[in-house]
Amino acid sequence: MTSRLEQTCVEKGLKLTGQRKVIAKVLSEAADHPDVNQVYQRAATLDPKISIATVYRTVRLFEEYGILQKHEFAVGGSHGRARYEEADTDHHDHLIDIETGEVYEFLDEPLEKLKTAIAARMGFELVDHRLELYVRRKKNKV
Amino acid sequence: MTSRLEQTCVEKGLKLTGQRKVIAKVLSEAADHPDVNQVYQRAATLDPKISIATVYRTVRLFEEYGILQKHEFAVGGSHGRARYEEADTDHHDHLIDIETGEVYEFLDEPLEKLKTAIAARMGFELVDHRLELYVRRKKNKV
DNA sequence: TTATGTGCAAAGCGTTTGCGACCCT
DNA sequence: AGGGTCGCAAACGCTTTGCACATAA
Repeated sequence: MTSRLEQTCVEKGLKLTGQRKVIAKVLSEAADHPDVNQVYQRAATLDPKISIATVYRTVRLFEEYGILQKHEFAVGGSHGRARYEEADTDHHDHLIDIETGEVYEFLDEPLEKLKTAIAARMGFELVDHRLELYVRRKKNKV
Repeated sequence: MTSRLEQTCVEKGLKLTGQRKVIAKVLSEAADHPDVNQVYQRAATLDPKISIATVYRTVRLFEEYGILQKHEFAVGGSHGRARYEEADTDHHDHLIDIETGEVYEFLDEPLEKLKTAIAARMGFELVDHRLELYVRRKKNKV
């Protein structure tokens, strides 16, 4: 009934409007990393009167509350639409198949340690980081 | 006289207009990672009649020819303007001071190896990648 | 009830493009 | 001479916002 994200909203003390519930549901159920337009279209099947402005406002709100994570993957040299995913407790990086646009998640501990170490070595503390691997499926033979 | 980038343009067989020479010069001399507007303003001091449309067209052209590298750093959760730098022969990653917006370059071999290894492990070949560390200058004491 | 959220349409911002004039080779 | 390039302004795609109405708490 109440989606995982809706639950998070309650915990954070957000007012729960019908639209927000719908958007929370859509994103709770998303296995991919949908952009605003996709969220809008999926939400529209549950509430045909929802407006895209509300979707923009809501994902932004959720992001500010740390409920969602925003990504700006570069698909063809250019960033196109922002994409969203539930802000997971565990950090992970992204691997993007440039031919299909599919996004895979991965976590590599040595890599994480290295990032912090590099920042420290240069006299900084790591606040955030972004690692995206743009890849192509390996061919067996050429 | 002829800037480094202008030289590269000649080698790649690009037609060298006055505007392109100016933009090549500006970017050859840039120690930072200027955005289009900054390139435009610097170019305008050398050629007051240059238009921003030409700057857009030119950086795009240069990028397509592998002469420039485009970056879309996320400064405040959002990507704002694209920034450019000379496409260096040697690859490097970026470290962005979120308080000043300054960009530093670094290269870490173990990190590079790791990126390729991760992609391979997941059955892909690495085509491109992007690693950005968003950092804050370390305080000596709080 | 009342502060907050919504829908609509218009505006904003970075970037691209159609077009006629202009310039490099 | 002639095809590529330029400047201008209009158009574009994504995102935000002003305003009047609706709604959760």
